[in-house]
Amino acid sequence: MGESAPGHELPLRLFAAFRAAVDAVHDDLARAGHEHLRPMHGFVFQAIGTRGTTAVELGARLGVSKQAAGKTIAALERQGYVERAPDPHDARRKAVRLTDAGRDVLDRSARTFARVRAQWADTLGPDRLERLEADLADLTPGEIWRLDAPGWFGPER
Amino acid sequence: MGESAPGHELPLRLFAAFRAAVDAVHDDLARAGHEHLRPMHGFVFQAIGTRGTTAVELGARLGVSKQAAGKTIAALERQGYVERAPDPHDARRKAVRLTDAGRDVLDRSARTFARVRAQWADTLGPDRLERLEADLADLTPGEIWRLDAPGWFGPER
DNA sequence: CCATGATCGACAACCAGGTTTACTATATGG
DNA sequence: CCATATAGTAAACCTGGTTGTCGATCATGG
Repeated sequence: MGESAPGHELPLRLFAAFRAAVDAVHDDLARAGHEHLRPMHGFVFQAIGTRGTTAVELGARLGVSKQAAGKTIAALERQGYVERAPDPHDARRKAVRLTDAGRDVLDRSARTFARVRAQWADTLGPDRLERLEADLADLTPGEIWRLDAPGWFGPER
Repeated sequence: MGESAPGHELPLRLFAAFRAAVDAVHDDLARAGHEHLRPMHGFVFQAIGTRGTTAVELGARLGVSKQAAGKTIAALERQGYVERAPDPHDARRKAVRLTDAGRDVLDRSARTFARVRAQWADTLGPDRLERLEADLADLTPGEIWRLDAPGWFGPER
């Protein structure tokens, strides 16, 4: 019964693994010319997605205010990752869509995540990796698609 | 071979589990009167530890500049979590140590992490949990004690 | 013994990314 | 037709990073 490791070892290992995958993605992105993207931007690009979004919707997905989402969109627009166009059906809305550069980020991220998963399958063997995924799913049921890490981590409140 | 889930599912599950543990800790901390602590502070308290530290050392552990560490220390001092005392052996240094309130945060965090681990052992069974820990250790060898999440997540360079 | 260089902590100016409050313009439903 | 709700923007502010600079203190080599 004696657990020699301190209690925060498991959370730290979870975070380390998450971080290793994200670092791999951003290493690849940096090599592909996307130098200035930070880990947090991964959540933003996922939240925008190939279908596009709006400032309010993005804010809700990221767990931040619509104003913060608007600032993020403006910054990504300056960097050429998204473009805004008026919504033909609602003059209040501005549709935010990924440019080719933005889609490149999303595509490369997906490929690198897949590559990392393949490496992990190589290390553990496919069975243990699938078991690990299933166990994680049991521990955090339903929480998969939450992208509100920016609001979660920041100072806010 | 066909993996239907998108590649970022596994990293997201890792992050979700990490986050569930940290949220449990901060829920308990909030109930114990430590209302305003953010997830990031967990790393700071761990980096200070029961043995204390200095601004330079804390900056190195957290992966931020010594100035940022100094600001963090000043903020925690205002909130009563740490106290500074001149180092008798080196008049340049100021020893930073946790107050009783700071030690309370550390103790409660450890207890809550242990409680979460026990809950997870209950969900998966002890064998699967230990296997999960071992697998995570295989995936991220040696990366356990890195506490530089603040610098990793933030905007910086 | 002291001059030089390294180190520690602080301050200032700045930046990124959050917040709240307030506002305009546009939809929408009674 | 008007009242209300919603989308986006702007301003002022906060936190927590950054770099550059600086005075004070230690450590070392001549």
